[in-house]
Order: sequence, then C-alpha cells, then structure tokens
Amino acid sequence: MNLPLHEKIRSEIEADILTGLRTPGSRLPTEHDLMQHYGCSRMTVSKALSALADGGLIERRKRAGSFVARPKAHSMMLDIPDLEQEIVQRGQRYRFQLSERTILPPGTPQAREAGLADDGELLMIAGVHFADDVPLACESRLVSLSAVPEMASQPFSADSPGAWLLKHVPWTEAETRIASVAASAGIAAQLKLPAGAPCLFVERRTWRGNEGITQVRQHFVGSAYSLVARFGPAKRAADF
Amino acid sequence: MNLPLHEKIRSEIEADILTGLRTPGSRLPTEHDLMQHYGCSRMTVSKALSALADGGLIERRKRAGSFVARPKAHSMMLDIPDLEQEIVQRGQRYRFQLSERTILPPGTPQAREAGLADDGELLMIAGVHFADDVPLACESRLVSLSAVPEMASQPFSADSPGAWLLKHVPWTEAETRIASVAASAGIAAQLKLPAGAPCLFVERRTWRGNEGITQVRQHFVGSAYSLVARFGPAKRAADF
DNA sequence: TCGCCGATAATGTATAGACATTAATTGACG
DNA sequence: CGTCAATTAATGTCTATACATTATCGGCGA
Repeated sequence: MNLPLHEKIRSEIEADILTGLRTPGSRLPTEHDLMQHYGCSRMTVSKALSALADGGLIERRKRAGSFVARPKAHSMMLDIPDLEQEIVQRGQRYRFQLSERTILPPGTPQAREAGLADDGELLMIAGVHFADDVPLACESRLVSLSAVPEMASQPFSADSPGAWLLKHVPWTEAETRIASVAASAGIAAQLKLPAGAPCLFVERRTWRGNEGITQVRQHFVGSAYSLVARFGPAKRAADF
Repeated sequence: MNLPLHEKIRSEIEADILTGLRTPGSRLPTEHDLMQHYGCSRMTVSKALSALADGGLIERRKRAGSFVARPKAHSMMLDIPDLEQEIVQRGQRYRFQLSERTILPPGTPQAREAGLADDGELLMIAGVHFADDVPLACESRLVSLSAVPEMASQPFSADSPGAWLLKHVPWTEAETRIASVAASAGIAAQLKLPAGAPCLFVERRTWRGNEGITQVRQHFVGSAYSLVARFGPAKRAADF
C-alpha cells in the first residue's frame, strides 16, 4: 500500500468517522495540528480535508474549523446504463422496434407538461426494446426539435433513440422518476403481458442548460428488469 | 461572479465539454499550456483538471495528457430519504407498526442469502409504515446482531428500525435493488391492497467494511410512492 | 445589558519550485 | 524487421510561503 500521503490522511480520518470514533458534529483537529501530527505541509492536509468535504463527510467553516457532517438524507449512485449495452452484456440479442414517429406542431400542451420549450416542433417517438425477441420495455419519447434538429432525420434502425441521443447530445441535467405501475391495456399489448401486470415505470427528463431536450417514459416488464444503485468503493455484486 | 481562478478554469473547460466544443476522446491542452493561457501556476490548473477528473468528465494519463472522457453509463444521484422524514414533509402523520420480531439462531440459510455473517444471531423485524394511518410500505429486515448488538434491546416505538440504524450505525457501503412486483397475498393484506397490485420493491444491503450489517426488503404501494434520481446542479423539481 | 467592532484564528486561494511516476516515443542493436 | 532499453514529456505529489477571506470571540462603549 503505497498511498500518497494526502490519501493516507484522508482515509484515516474517513475511517475514524465511519467507525464512529469521530462523531457527527465533533470538531476535528485544525490543519495546523494535522500538519504537525503527520509532519507534512499544510497544502497536503488541506487536500485531504478538501476531498472529505467534497465527499460530504465533513464540513469546513472558516475561522471555526472542520466538523464531521451530520448524516443527511444520503444518496447513492444509480447507474443508468444504455439498455442495448446491458442486454448485450447479458448475452442476449438487442433490437429496437419503432412503432410510432410523429412531429407535433409548436404549442402542444404536451410540451409544457414535459418541461420542453413549447414554441418549437416536437418529435414524438415510440417503440419497444427487445431482448432475444422478447419485449423487455416500451418507451414513448418527446424530443425538442429546436434543441436537437438533427434528430428529425434519424432512422433509428441501428441505434435506439436513447442511445443516439446519449452519443450525440451533451446534457447538463437530468431527472428520473421511478415507480411501479400496472400495465394498461396498450402497454400490456406491446410487452405481451396480461393487463395489470406490474411494470417498472421510469420517466426521465433531460436538459442542456435551461433548454429541455427530451422526455422519455419507459415501462419495463416487472419480472424481467430491476435497477441497482450503489454507495461505496467496491463492486459488491461481483462477489456473488 | 468572483469565482476563484481554479474554479473558473474548471467551469470553462466543463462548458466546452458539455456544449460539445470539446468532443469525447479529444485531448485537451497540457497543464503547461493552460498555465500559460491563464497566466497562473501549474498547481492551479492542476487543481481544476483534478476536479474535472473526479467528476468523471475527463481522464488523465501520465505522459499522454488529459482527455475528454467518453460518456459511460451515466450515473445519477438517487436520494434515499428517511421514510419518516419524507412523510412528515408531505404534511402527513407517520407511524411504524411492528408486526414481527424474532431472533434467528446462528447458521440460518437466510444469513448467507442476505450477505450477512452466518456465525452470529440475526434479528428479524417486520412491520408497516403508515402515512396518516394509510399503509404506505411494509418491510422485512434482517440485522446482524454481531455487528449491531444494541439493536436487540430497541423497542422501535418511536423510531422505525431503519431510522434507528441510520442514526446509530455508520456504514461504508450499500447496494439497493429496485424492481416492480405484484403484491403477494401476504403483502397485499399488510398494505390493504388487492392481491396482485403493483408494488415498488426495494431491497437494500448495507455493509461496514466487510461486515454485513443489515438487509431490508420493502414493498411500497405502487400508486402512492416513487423514487427520484437527479443529475446536475439545480433542483429542477422545485420549479413545478 | 446590549450591540457593535476590531482582533484573531481558522480555512481558501495561489505561487514557484522540486522530485516522483508513468507510459509513449525513439533509437540502438540483434 | 522486430525487440528491448533509454529518453522524455506529461501528470502526480509535496513543500514552504504569502496573502485573502470570514466567522467567531472578546472587549469596549452607550
């Protein structure tokens, strides 16, 4: 273990916090103290403490010192993988089948509802994602053509709309809502499920700056799909 | 806007990447170049680039330079709020009703399945979360008593087991699986739902170091609950 | 007693330099 | 023509120092 010094300092303090040795709200030594304790320069301890602050483990206040943060609503990282990639990694064959493609004129109420600009045309796309020719999810997407004009001329034969957007359109902000719903008649037909079957419903809206780019609503076959979120260093799932 | 210099450098490069001006895979100027361009010291540009690297926007390779990262599986932050807090914030009354509390002897197969140590006793707790006396979720939890011995003597009249653990037990690692399932007869009865109703199923396992602490399985009433994950600076949901 | 205000102790930013580490490149040699 | 080793160009770490910023603390005066 030849960790750099600032990393060693960081991990030692982190361990103290996580084991409860340093309790939330308690003050930790000043940079000057730590610098004497580790026999290094102030920049080095500062770097360690800054990293902890970035990670939300401590809070730093000028003149007052550094304090162990009170655990807030903690958040975990949710991976939003490209569906195609994920299916292929499972060893299955991926296919996206376009079922609808319409251009909506400016001013449709759906634009406002989706958080997109309502003064431009919208592209509406619907389709089904297949894994080995079994439907896994269906989606309905709105894309602001004023934000992504190139989208109108895409065939979506090779890439799904989501994959195309991911590759070609940079975004700065996104929000995903996850819920569990019963399949409506239409959804059930697309996914070849009995009506009322549980589906994982994912709605995502994406922005670049203040400009709404796209909104997508996906219904996943409940029995075939789940999402995973993680917190922490190791990839625990690989152990099993 | 009196941003510190390193922050200004960071945000300018970030903007270049997000607007597509710098494309994934392209190499960006060396620290030496940037340091001349901004007329500052190397540490300062280094700090800016390190921050970008931490955020996953760029990748740095010794001798080769710094490159715009190819967008991988995009990860978003999933808030895992304390259920009680969330219900109270909605303006509803929270109640947790314990329905089962058992101590399982060492060596039960459930321990291995849950990723907990199987050489110690397990506390099994089940109960229902109510919002305004309407069931919102039910949960079934296993806690390793060798990791958290104090847990055995908790009444869980004031705090739910989850809230108590959150307050008292620090953890380093957690994994959450999210799926959509149909309510089994037992779950349906607890949640006062028709059997087969869609439920958001959340399974979370938590570790401290290599020691498994707890596993919990929660079923949320599908029509009453959803999770939200975000990426980016603003709290977009507040706009609506 | 209360409020204000200056001293001060802590973090925040930045500099200029040194040496370490790593991997791409180049060149020498078989 | 390929292989291995030396060179070298980039990032990574660290130091010692300087000055900026800011919230806290203590005292002074009304």
